[in-house]
Order: sequence, then structure tokens, then C-alpha cells
Amino acid sequence: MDSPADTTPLAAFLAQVPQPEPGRRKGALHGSTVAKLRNLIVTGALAPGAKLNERELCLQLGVSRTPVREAIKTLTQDGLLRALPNKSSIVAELDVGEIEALIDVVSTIEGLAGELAAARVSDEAVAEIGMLHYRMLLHHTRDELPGYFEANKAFHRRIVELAGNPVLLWVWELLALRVDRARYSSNLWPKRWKMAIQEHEQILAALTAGDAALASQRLSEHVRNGLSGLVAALKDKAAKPDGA
Amino acid sequence: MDSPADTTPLAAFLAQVPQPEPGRRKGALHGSTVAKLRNLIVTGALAPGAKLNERELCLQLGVSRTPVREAIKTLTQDGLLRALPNKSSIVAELDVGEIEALIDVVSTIEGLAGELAAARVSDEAVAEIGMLHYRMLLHHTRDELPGYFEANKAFHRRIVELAGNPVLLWVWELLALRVDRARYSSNLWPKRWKMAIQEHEQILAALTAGDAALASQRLSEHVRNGLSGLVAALKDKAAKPDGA
DNA sequence: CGAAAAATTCTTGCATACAAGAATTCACGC
DNA sequence: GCGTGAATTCTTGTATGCAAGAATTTTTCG
Repeated sequence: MDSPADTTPLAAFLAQVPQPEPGRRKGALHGSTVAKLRNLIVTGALAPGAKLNERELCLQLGVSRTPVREAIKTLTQDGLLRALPNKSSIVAELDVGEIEALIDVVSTIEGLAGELAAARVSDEAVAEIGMLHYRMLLHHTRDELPGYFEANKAFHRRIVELAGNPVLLWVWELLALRVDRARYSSNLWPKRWKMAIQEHEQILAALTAGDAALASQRLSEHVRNGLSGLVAALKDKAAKPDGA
Repeated sequence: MDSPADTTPLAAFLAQVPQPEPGRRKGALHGSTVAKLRNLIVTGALAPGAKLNERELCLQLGVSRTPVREAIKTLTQDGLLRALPNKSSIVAELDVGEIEALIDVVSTIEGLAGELAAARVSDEAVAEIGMLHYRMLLHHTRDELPGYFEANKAFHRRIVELAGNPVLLWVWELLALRVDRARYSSNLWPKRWKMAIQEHEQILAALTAGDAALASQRLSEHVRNGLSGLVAALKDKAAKPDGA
């Protein structure tokens, strides 16, 4: 227990208490808690099937149960968690079937985004998306996976935003959560970097030309290729349990 | 303070005061609270822009703030409410722009559903959907709007289910909430009943034939027609403020 | 009388207390 | 020794308490 040699027992005790963070503004806990927890799930730090103990999460995140519970509810709605009545929520399983289901939906949604975006492109928008493309290229040459990952997502997101349809963006964001989770769970990416970059170039060209049909088709195909590869990788991984 | 003739619109709608219900099972409050509140919003009992006072809702729904707050969070995520920091949440505005945005997304999603469903139809499925179609027809002949409404939704839902893609169904349900709200807000339906029924017949025929491309196109068109009409009706309504 | 500021009240955001159900442990009997 | 059941503990579901921020009213000064 309390060792007599402990020179500052009070200080030690206080250090353990997660400080209220004096400069904290009210109303920010829900959002930040959701973000933290979501990251844990999407990146796989919380494995699929893992039980979420609310009290434990409170300690880890330094907040009370209220924001934690709200975050759990939110993420359950997003499909990242599964709620069991009167029992701990668990991280949603990430079965291959769901990713296969994602393929059709996401490719269709992004296809629509490409179609709408191509019909509305401006020089400014092309420049922005082009910049994101080259940022991705840069991360590729430097072998920086996280940066590549982020730039890739920004590229797609910008196109969806460019479509100018808020409902489309909303749906895309919901789907992107699941896609990200699937991506993190496989180490496919290094193999698909080059191909993905080429496809992005083609997409960018179609957008620049304002060719809606082509942009739609290429985006749809691009998404389909990416997710299909992912499914294949996961099936492969499942076949040989321990990655050698 | 509380005048005896309290004129809150909620009070009228929720005359049935849900008492603590002794035989209540634990864990049912969140779901039921969400459902009740969602109904109030979708049907328009809570008008767009209306402020939600948590304490008042607690009294009306007969529960404490916890489930009410959780329900508010849930419905905010569904896009039915808008959260303002440190202020009352409000019912999301139902602007025509959003419904126009819905047109592209929902028609695309249902088009995909039709395509997938047509590729998987069984005799049983055709029979089920046909039954729903005729149920709708029945409600039409009887001039029963609510029943018609419900059968219409069931018809569409069954097709999406038949597509066999859980992600697609999930997205469709989220979108359907907004579509329903838009429908309730206009009294277009009596005018479109006949047309909608004819279109359903065409859809059913395409599904029966297993023609994926045709089913997709017809469903997509059908949704587009319905929502476009809705937008027109709302614009009309906005032009002449008071419906004569 | 009008407007700005101070005080009061109201409402939300977060924390915590309490109760019901589930899980675990322990005891007892066979 | 082991299975079954009672008792304890643990965990979630719900209610409530308290503080920070917003709204409203009152007060004060021009």
C-alpha cells in the first residue's frame, strides 16, 4: 500500500486523477469521446468481437460514463458496435460478407459522386483534387503509409463534396467508416498503391474533361477494384491463420 | 408559470401519458423513446425548427432525461434533429434543397436494389412482392391513405431486402426516414396514387422477368418521379403560404 | 423613456447514485 | 470429486444532482 518512503503521497494521488483540464469548454466531451473510441475501433486497436466495459473505458478516456455511453450509442448506430441487451456492447464483427456488400453500395455511391462532380467541376476544384492526388503521390514515393492513406481518403472525399449533394456526402461518410475499418484490417495497400494512383490519374482526367459518364464509371471501377482486392486479401489471411 | 390551458402542441398529441408501467422490462426505454420521438418528427407533429426542451419531453414521455437525451443524440445522427452547442436541439429544417438532394441518392440506391433483386428473384419473392402490390391496390380503392402509405413502403422495403445486401438495406432505411418526413409534409399523394401503382406494376413485371437492367431503371425512375413531384408540391405550397 | 448591465432563472452537459439483470463464486449435498 | 443452487459481485439501464453557459428579467444610469 502506502510505502513510508513515498515523499509526496498527496501529489502521487492527484497525479492519478484525470484532471478536469481547466481550459476545457463545455460540450466537447461527446464529440471527442466518439472520435477517440471510433479510432480505436477503426484502426483495430479494439478487435472485432471485443467486449466494451464502460467503467474501464471511463478510466482509459478520463471521462464519466455519460459521454462514454453516448459514444457507444452513436457508434452502434454507425454499425461499428453491436448492442446486446443488458450486456456489454461488442465491436462489430468484420466479416468478409459485409465487405462484399460494401463493394456494390460504395462503388455505386462513388459512381454517382463522380457523375455529379464531373457536371460541376471548376478549374479551382480540378486544381484542388489534383493537389490531393500529388500529395498522395508524394507519400507514395516516401513510403509513408499513414500519409498516403489520409491523402487517398481526402481525394475521394473532395470529389464527393464537389458533387454538391449533402445527402450523398452524409451517406458516403457513414460508408467510409466501414471501408476504413476494412482497410486497416488488411495489409493489402502496399501492393495496390501503384494501381490506385494510376486509377486516380484516370479519374482526375475524366473530371478535368467534365465527362460525367466516364468519371462515374472510373470511380465506380476504382472502388470496386480496391474493395475486391481487400476481400481477396482477407480471404487469403483467413486461409492461413498466422501471417508468416 | 404553468397555466392550466397549457397550449404546447405536444401535450395534445401525447394525451396518453405513459406511466412507469410496473411490468416494464429493463433496457426498453431507449428504443421506445427513440421510436416515439422519431414518429413525432417524421409525421410533422414536431414542426421543423421547433426547439426540443428536454425537461418538457421527459414529462411528456414519462421518462427521465437520460433516455430522452440518448434519443436526441440518435435522431441527430439520423439527420432528423440538429444539435446546437449548449442550446436546445431543434427539429431539422426540411428544405426543398435537401429533398432534391435525396432524389439522386435514393433513386440510385433503389436502382441498385432493383438490379440486385432482379438477379436473385425466386417465385416466392415475386409472390410476396406481388401481394404487397395488391395490398396497396386495395388500400387505394378504399381511399385509405395510411394503409396505402404503409403498403407502399413495405413494397419498396421488400425489394431492398430481396437484394440481399445488408449494407444496402441499412443505407436505405436511413434514407427512408428522410423520405417519409418529406412525404408527410406534403399532401401530394392522392394525385400520384394511380401513377405510382402503374409504375409498381411495371417494376413487378421487370422483377418477375428477372431483367436486372430494366428493374433498376424502372425503380430509379419511379423514385425520381415520386420525389420530383414532391418537390414540385412543396414549392407550390411555399408559393401560396396557406393551403386553400 | 431607452439602453446597457447585473442578477435571476432556465437549460443543457457531465457526473454520480441507485436498481435490475447477468456473471461469477462459493457452499452444500450427492 | 462434481454438479446444482444460492449468494455475492459485476455491469448495464435509468434517474438525479450539480455546474457552466444561455436566456430572461430587473435594475440602474443616461
